[in-house]
Amino acid sequence: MRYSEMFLPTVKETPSDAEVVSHKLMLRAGMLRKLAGGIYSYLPLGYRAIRKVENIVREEMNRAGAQEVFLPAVQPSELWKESGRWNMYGKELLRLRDRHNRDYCIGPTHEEVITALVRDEIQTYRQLPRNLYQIQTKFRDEIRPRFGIMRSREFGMKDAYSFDVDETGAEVSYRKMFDAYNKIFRRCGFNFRAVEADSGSIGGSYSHEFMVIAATGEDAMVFCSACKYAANLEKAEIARPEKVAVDESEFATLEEVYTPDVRTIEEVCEFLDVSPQEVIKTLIFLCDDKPVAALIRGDEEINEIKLKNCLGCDSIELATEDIISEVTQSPRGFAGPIGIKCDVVADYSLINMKNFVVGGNKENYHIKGCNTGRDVKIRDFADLRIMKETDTCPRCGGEINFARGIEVGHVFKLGTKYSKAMNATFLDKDGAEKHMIMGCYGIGIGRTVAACIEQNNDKDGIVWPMPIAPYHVIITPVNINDEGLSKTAEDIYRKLEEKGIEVILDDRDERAGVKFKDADLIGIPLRITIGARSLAEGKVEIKSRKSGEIEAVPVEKVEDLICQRVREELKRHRG
RNA sequence: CGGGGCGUGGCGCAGCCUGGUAGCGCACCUGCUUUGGGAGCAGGGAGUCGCAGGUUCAAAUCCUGCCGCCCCGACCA
Repeated sequence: MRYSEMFLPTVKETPSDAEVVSHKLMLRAGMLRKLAGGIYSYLPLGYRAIRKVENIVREEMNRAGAQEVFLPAVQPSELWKESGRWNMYGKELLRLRDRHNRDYCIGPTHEEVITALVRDEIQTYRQLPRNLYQIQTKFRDEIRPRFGIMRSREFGMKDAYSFDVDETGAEVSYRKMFDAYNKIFRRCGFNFRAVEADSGSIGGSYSHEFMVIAATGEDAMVFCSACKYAANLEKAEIARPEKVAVDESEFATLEEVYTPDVRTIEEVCEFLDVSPQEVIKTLIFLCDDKPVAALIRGDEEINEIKLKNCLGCDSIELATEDIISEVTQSPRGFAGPIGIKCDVVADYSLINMKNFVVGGNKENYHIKGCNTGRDVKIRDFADLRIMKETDTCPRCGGEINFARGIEVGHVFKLGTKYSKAMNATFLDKDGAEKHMIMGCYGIGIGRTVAACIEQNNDKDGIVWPMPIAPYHVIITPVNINDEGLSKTAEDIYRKLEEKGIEVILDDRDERAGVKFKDADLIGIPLRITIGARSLAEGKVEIKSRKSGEIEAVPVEKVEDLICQRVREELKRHRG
């Protein structure tokens, strides 16, 4: 493509509403423009990068035996009522009404549609397993879209769904997708990790997230330095500590202490001269509208996802002031487990604690000398806290590392959640009607491109890895008005295009500096610079965007060298 | 939804406090010079100052309401 004819509006100044580097660079490099909050237009350069990722995804999905379909974006509410998600999904689901007053939504995901399709078309085990996928625009009405296309409302996603006759088959399907995802993200050139994850509102039993390592990532994750354990922080398990035998004679007598206006753990510690490890925090949560008290050691934090899973509820939130006073008979700040009017669950951190301090359920009072077996009735002990740097690997006891990441892919085992709700059955070998076992597998396409930029940039702009680069090569004649330079440039351009190399010819009548800056900003991996000095010796220069290395090569060899370099790079990423 | 900030040519911003000719840089157009890391000079085009009310002789500026955007939080595959 000739630069002079391209729709490629690069800008020098960073638009003021961009926060993260990928967003800034996509705007500056003329890839992306915002239409409304969380809704973006892709310009040609951005869309080419998107298509590169899509095609890598497509190739690996096909290779893994999945077949591409294309499902509707607008979906009737009936399907969502069948699965139960019309009510469960909440405000993130963009709902609309047609002229006949029928309810629809714009698909935030496609479990309902695909399950409806498959249940009508598949009757026997002979037609299974199947894995169907699509690459399509989703809409999720995020409360707060941010970071450009990293978290937008409208976004492109590859979503795949597998259907199997039994658990063993579903395990194979899951494994195939897991392997395909590893290949996809390797080809994208990522430094990434697959981590164990919570399955969230999609539901199901088991899942992994694919995280691109980046300091700006929205997710925190942990991984073991010794074994293969890796998990999203919200999923990271903490092993149950050994219970040490207790000698009840060491139990102190309960003592109510007057603690005026002392509410937080810090205030309690200071007032009573104890450490946070000797104090219990009592947090009141509302779980599906039912109050529950969660106990945890004073220096630890509750992991709400773990609590939610432990209680098996759909929603969880910290209780409001009036709920607190209802169950504790006291204002906020003095909640304690003794005599509280709701269920009590406790984190493992309480297992070996004795003679601890708790709230008194009475304004301005705390209680010292509390012990679980004797004073408090606990429904369950469970792993409820957020992992810390001082924790060890739940599998091998090894040292745990923390990192941040961008979730670019997620694989789930869904089990029969949707096939049961929507009655997707098949007739098995033994003549019995059974529910299909499902899995679902997503990749955020736009987010993958953004993550790629997060990991590959420098002060001058984007540094594309070859497989995602919108173009492989840019040819920069230093002065387009010099006939010798422009003729050589045109010649090389034509030859490279013939060989299937994706190339930009910067034929603009601009100064060299402008062209160099733009070439760096848009991050094309290889640049061929054609200048008078080297051309006098029959040479042109090949510059690597990544290393900055410049190599002077004879004009007649440049074509072969470029083809070789491009192929090598693509092959290297394929692994 | 709570807290904070912002809306002025395409982009980045000043002007607002203290009401009175809309301004700067970049980008754009024309011409000349220049041509290996975002050139120089000269000339030029482009703005309902987010929207709607109100106060005033007079509103970008003061007041009220609304809308949009960004950040933090709650929330969330």
